[in-house]
Amino acid sequence: MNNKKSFYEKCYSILKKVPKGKITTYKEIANALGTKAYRTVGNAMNKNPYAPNVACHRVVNSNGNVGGFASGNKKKIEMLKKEGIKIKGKKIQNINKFLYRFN
DNA sequence: CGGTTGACCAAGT
DNA sequence: GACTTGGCCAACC
Repeated sequence: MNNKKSFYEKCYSILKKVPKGKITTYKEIANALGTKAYRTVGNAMNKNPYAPNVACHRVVNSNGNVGGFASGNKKKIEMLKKEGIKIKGKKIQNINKFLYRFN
């Protein structure tokens, strides 16, 4: 096993901890890793080599915006709605309620 | 090693 | 509420 994970891979590991029906933000992930590289987290999601394995659509912006999605941000919204997330246009409703926090 | 690239964030206008 | 600016940081070339 290779324990030397890139920052990207750490992001995927964190993301895997998020249960279905919950979401997280790029900032929260970066914070969980003890860094401020919010942008680098987004970069990791954009590459997302573990596409079906990692639910990259459960990551949103801190301000409640859905953010982006490699295959079309509309798809992302639809998937989130299916998981029970309330979305208005491109904005998450009650984000505080769905936001999952890492301990 | 220096410059570019972002699915970001916060504050200002 | 929409747009701009500056700051942040790892990966990539």
